[in-house]
Amino acid sequence: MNAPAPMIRLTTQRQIILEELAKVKSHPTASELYDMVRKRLPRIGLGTVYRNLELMADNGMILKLEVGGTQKRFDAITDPHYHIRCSCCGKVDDMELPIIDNLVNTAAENSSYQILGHHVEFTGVCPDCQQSQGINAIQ
Amino acid sequence: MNAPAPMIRLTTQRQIILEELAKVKSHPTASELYDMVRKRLPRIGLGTVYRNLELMADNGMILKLEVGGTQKRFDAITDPHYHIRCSCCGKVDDMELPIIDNLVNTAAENSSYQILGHHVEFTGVCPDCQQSQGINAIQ
DNA sequence: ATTATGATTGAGAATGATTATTTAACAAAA
DNA sequence: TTTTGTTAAATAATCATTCTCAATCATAAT
Repeated sequence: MNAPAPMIRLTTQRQIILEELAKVKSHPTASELYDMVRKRLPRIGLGTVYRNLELMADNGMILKLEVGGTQKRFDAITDPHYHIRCSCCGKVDDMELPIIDNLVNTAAENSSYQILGHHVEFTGVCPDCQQSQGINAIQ
Repeated sequence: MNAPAPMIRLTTQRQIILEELAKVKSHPTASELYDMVRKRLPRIGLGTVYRNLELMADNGMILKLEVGGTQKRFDAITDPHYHIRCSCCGKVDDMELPIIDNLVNTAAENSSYQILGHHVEFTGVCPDCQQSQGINAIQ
């Protein structure tokens, strides 16, 4: 789990997974990605997508987001940034907020843990859901 | 999912789940709690534990932590506070850091979401794992 | 007290996400 | 070209969680 991550070869499958992930601004789940990739590689297996997402995340080529909700999500943009998750539909978007480096320092001073990183996740209602809620909320 | 949460009756099962959760400073998973509760109520079902944790979280009686890792964790302390998760053993501890109220304001200004809250999760290596890693790391 | 009504339970089946296993195809090295 | 190791696909297995349902319990009305 803590090995320095071995270099991996960029096979057709890996390249296409990477391309499809980079293509979208959303943060697809493994099975969403599976559906996207299958349009170009109809015979690819779901297991292959999982395995390679995991591998590429270990290599720092992509980001694995362990955000709330049941499924993990992936991100081709590896610069650290915060996320917001719609508590209504589960969608995850990037948050346009600078990373607070100071948080890690403050944390290190207040904890006996060896701090490795941090992650901020906002919850809220996305514009789409605000609209449909407005309709339903008349009661 | 967004209803104002109906009042619930405090059954024996619910009370004992609540008591066992309040008893520990850790943030047990549903099945850890199941094991704890079963010592006092040997015939309780795992489904009952899941069902009632969910209900009590909806009622704000407890906190459901959607932190990283595969399992959800629960917390009897409902004041908002931050957490740190050991990336080695998965343990979750409280973080002795004041909540940054300002974050929500800043977020609201920079997003089209209607912000409901936020949650900060640090990752790091806990003291226990630092020790055992020290041993393993000689290579 | 008796009965009706709905809430809650325990047991286990079902589901959904993920990981592991097996066998086959493939690529690089010898 | 045989050998060796890497990667893939298919599928089985696992894990956490949710669902279903008959049985039980609590409460209020008779």
